[in-house]
Amino acid sequence: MRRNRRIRQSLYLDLASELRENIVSKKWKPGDLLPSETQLCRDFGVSRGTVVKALEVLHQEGLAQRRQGVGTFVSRPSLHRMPGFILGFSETVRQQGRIPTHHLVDQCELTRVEALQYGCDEPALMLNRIRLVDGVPWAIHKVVIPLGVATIVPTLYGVQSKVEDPGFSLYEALGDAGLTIDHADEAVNARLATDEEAELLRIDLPCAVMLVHRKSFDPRGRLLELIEAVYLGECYTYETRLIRAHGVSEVSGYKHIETPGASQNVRPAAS
Amino acid sequence: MRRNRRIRQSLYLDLASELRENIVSKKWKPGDLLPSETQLCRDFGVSRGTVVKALEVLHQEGLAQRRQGVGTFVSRPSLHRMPGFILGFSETVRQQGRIPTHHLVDQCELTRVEALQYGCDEPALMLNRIRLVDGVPWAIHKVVIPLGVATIVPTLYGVQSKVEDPGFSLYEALGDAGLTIDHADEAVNARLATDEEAELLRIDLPCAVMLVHRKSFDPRGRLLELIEAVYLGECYTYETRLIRAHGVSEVSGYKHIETPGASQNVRPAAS
DNA sequence: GATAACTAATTGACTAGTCAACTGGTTGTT
DNA sequence: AACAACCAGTTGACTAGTCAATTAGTTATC
Repeated sequence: MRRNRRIRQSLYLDLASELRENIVSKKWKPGDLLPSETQLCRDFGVSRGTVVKALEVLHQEGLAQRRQGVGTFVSRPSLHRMPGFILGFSETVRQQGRIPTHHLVDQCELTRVEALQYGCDEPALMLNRIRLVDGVPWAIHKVVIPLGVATIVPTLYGVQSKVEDPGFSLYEALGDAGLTIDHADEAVNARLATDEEAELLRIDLPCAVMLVHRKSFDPRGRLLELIEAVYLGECYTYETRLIRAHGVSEVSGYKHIETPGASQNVRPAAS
Repeated sequence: MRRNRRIRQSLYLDLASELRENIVSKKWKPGDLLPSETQLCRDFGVSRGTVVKALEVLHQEGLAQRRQGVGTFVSRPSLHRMPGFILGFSETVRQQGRIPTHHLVDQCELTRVEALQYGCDEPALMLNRIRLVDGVPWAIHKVVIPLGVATIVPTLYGVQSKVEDPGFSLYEALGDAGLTIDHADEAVNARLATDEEAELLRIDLPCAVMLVHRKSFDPRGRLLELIEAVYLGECYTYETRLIRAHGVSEVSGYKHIETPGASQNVRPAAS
């Protein structure tokens, strides 16, 4: 098999990319049957184990369905599924053909104790930014980055800092410094916007906002960044695919119900 | 290896369960190094490929971190992570030691055309329920179930219907009929509660609610159910773990930004 | 003391096979 | 026409091995 696409990658990822291309380019349409595993073995000159790994990648990406005794099918697309998903605000916006900018409201260093309030147990750098799409305020992002991380990202900390540059992208900066995000935990809920938020986002009250908390980790499980974001409720949709893990009913996402009482809107008991 | 736990399962799932138990029971603590693959081969009398599959299951569940050249570690827990996640409202609530009930507001059959409005292209059964936790209204659930699915679930459709029973659980009913959910797509956003919703949920306006849309599919990609849910914003937290898929920055969840204009709260342009 | 080279251990990737379970269609029988 | 048996093809699970890449620690060298 030709391995011209990536300079160096494993065979099964190469094969998965090859197959993925046929799916996203609509050469293979939803419902179509893919070549059988043994056929792919012959076509690409690899063993069956490698083919299976590639097909399992596609299955996990939601692009293919596997059925024992029958074959592997191209999945029907769902929602506004995008080919290749994204982590960051800038990338999300750019992908939709719009221009992400931001305005730095505040920047400071947190002591260990201050950072603990946000759930980070080291001294940290904090950025408070307003995110805009095509010039319109869209969200407020408070980012907390452990100093141990920030100091090894040249464009993030110190004299070379580019955080005030309107085109700055945090995930690009992290990626350029060799820091990759392995996984992230997010929690989302909704509440009314505060006066301060309404002013920053230039909206009229009352208005619903979405609160997104995120913690991102590297492959070793070290905290890379922590975000508290406030989005305009109706302009922002949070989409996820929950995938059943293995046989049992375990999925990659779940929900948590909190006790009421914090809200003045909730009546404490039924009448 | 003893295989007494499950009647019939694959070796690697058995092994994964065995290892998982050691993790969730805190016998192995976060940061601990698991036995090496070759050691597990000896301990359980299976080949290395099987051990690797089991460890990859744990990694995907977020319970273990793998590092080439070093070993496999127990992950540090994150957020309010629960041991074993859930799909349904009833299960979520019960898991937290509270009592889920519901009140059937409406029940009807939708024609194909009506169902299409919800994103289902067959005639369907629709249930409109208020969900309560310990007797307090918590959410409004509109469930749309294709008739082809509903008719093969005895407790869901026809004379044996148990949907009015306050202890009825939809996912239990589906599971009992042999219908398992393979994956689900969810979209979440926030808005202000309407007057009608405020009345049903017994809250004062203005109040923010979370809107959750879900489509659940079986392993063949057929639609099993479709939900439009309205939750009290501050009482409900939606949590997800985004996992980097394979080398590249692809994750199991993503976000979608919509064009504004629908909301009267958003000013169309910057001044 | 610092550095470089080496070593043992570990996971990552891959091969080439076996057998089992499942599916859809065909064939034969009643 | 209906039903059962069979069959070929597919994916699922598993084995037993190889070699590569990475890591942490040790040892030798300067």
